[in-house]
Amino acid sequence: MSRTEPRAAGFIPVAPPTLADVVERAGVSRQTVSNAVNNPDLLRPDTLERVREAIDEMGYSPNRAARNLRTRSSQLIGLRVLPAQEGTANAMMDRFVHTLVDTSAEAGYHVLLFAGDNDDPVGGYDHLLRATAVDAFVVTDTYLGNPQAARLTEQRAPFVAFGRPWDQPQATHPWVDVDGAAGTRPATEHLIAKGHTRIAWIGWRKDSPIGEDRRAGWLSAMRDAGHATTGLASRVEDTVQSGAEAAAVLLDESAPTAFVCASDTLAMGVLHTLWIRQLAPGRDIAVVGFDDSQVAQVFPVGLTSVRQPLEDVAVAIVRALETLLGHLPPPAQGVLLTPTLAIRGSS
Amino acid sequence: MSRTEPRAAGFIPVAPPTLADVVERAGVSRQTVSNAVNNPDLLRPDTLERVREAIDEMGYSPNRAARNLRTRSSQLIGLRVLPAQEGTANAMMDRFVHTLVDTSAEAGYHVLLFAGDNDDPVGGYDHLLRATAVDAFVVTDTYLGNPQAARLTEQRAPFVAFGRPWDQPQATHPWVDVDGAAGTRPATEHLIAKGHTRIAWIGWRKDSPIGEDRRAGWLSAMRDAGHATTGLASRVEDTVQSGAEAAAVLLDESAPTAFVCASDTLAMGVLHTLWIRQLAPGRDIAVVGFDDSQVAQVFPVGLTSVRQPLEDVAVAIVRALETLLGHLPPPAQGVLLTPTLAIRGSS
DNA sequence: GCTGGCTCCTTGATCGTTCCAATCCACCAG
DNA sequence: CTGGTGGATTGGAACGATCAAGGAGCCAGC
Repeated sequence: MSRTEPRAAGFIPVAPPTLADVVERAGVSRQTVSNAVNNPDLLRPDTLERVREAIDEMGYSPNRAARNLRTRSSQLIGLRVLPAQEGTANAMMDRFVHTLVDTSAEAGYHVLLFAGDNDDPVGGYDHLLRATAVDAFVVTDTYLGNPQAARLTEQRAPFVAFGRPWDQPQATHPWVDVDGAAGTRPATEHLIAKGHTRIAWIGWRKDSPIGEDRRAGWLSAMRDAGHATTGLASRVEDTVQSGAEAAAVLLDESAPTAFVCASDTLAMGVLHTLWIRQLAPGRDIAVVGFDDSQVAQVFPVGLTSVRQPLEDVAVAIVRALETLLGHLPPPAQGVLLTPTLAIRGSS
Repeated sequence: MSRTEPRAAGFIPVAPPTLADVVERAGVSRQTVSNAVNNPDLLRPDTLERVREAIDEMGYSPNRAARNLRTRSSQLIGLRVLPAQEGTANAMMDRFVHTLVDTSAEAGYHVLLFAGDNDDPVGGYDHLLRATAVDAFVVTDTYLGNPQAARLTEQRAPFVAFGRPWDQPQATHPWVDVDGAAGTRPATEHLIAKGHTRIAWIGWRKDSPIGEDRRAGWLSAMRDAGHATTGLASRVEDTVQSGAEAAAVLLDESAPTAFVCASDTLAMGVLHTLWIRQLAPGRDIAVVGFDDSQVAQVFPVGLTSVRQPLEDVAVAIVRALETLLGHLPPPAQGVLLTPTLAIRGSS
């Protein structure tokens, strides 16, 4: 009832010109106007010119709903957003989303955000899919145990994951990921080159494959350099508090001169402990974080951090989506990108 | 050509059930199924039950494109995203977007992101509008001088602005904003209560109405307390570097014991200068930022910061959109919300 | 018994576009 | 002059839903 009464709301919607309007103005048929927009090659140059003029003069854009209905595609990519985390430094989704939007736009897609919560990982996907409201999904939260990937595969829904299917080696869906070990290894080597030998690791719980991946880079760099690692590794929750406590314990028991952390959040914890103990980051103790968050960038002396190539990730994801949706030849199954190291005052 | 060849891509899309399928199964007419979804009150309870069963069994969701075409509405809200800013602490859009997505979902809308750049402030809006790809816009970057608002009003496009129309007092569009002065005033009073009398202000250039608004809160609190302000205010660019330089100058020339800043980015600059001068934030010098960014939250001792009620802003915006789109009675023209103060170690 | 009004459900028309197959036209070889 | 050819253009049909009317069926009332 009330849904159909926009006039009551005080603003009068202006109906945009339709294809029929252009038809009348240009003096050609529907299909010709349609072709002028979608297959210009089919028209004779002078006809094309005439139609295009009419289109420009009237400011015509094809009605999305009508086009979507006919072509059975929405030119939309679904992205589920999780509740914002407070008290952490993980604002990297921001950077990712920006590039994703830009790149998708170039490929003719828009990004549709939908709500999701941790309790119901597959919620939202089904509905959008059955309503053909989106053409494909970008799945970003695969680290949670990843029921979405299996579910979406089962439903034959096109999607690309940001993150490897760690616990499902048989998975066949396309994915893009960042090589964590290839980030922490140069970070550790960077510290070794600065003369450090006792370099500690603060990472995540053992059941986090991403955490173990990042840890592996530290471990291999240390081993290759012939430095001991016993008593220098700690695995905790991803909070500032945990990082601070882990750093305190490590400093007391193993006297490291440098820390490599699985996240900027943990690194901030280390910096907190250094602050309390009157130790200067960069001079007394070196610290390296992971994610190159805004926190790392604006921290007084600057926090050296492993920077994920999120822009490249977004581009790779859109490429994969395009192949998946049939615009381009064969899809690559997995893409693994290498992070870089942003060196700042803390190391 | 290639657009219509999804089979070539290796995945076979499964066509979701349509209304016609449900019709067949439930043994009722199209309109009855439609009513079961949109106007359940019109059906007799037993009929409704039967139709609903069929819908559930088949997993039917109305095709979005078809519905959009017929109802001339997309149930989408457009939000333009700007290129991510590096080196600042302003990741507050994250929090805002999350709540916006959640609240919109409750109102039956999804959020569509589209790309935009600073050079072409109205780009993207026109196209989406004419294609009826979105029902309304949320305009967030009104501080840039705000040509969008005027343009959208002119085009009779429904939209709600996050931010007052500072430079267009005659504007009639609905908006939601946060009272900057009502944030910096208690922040300053908080410092005064702690015994500070020489409290400096570091804000933005004079041509930024938002900056002047926030400055006004500091100024009024200082005046009401009878404290001098001459030589205690500085106006600079919104970068860490500028904040650091301004703090250095102020410390040398006016010896303030506390700083109130127009942003967390500037506050981080102050902290940088304190670091260099071996001054302890919170003990030697108090610092208050603005935005309650993740940076403020994870900074070692914690940065006291004015927190914008972004969740409330998002909710208010969705409310305004609903009234605008005719679901509810008369729209409120402007809504002004009051920020809170997140007190941490730096003050 | 017929009418009027109510509830509940059904049928034709429509939204604006693209797909499909047919038609038109100019040109050329036989 | 006829028939074939291929490029350019056209009209009918369809995508899947909602809108706007148009029937059944039932009960009360004169």
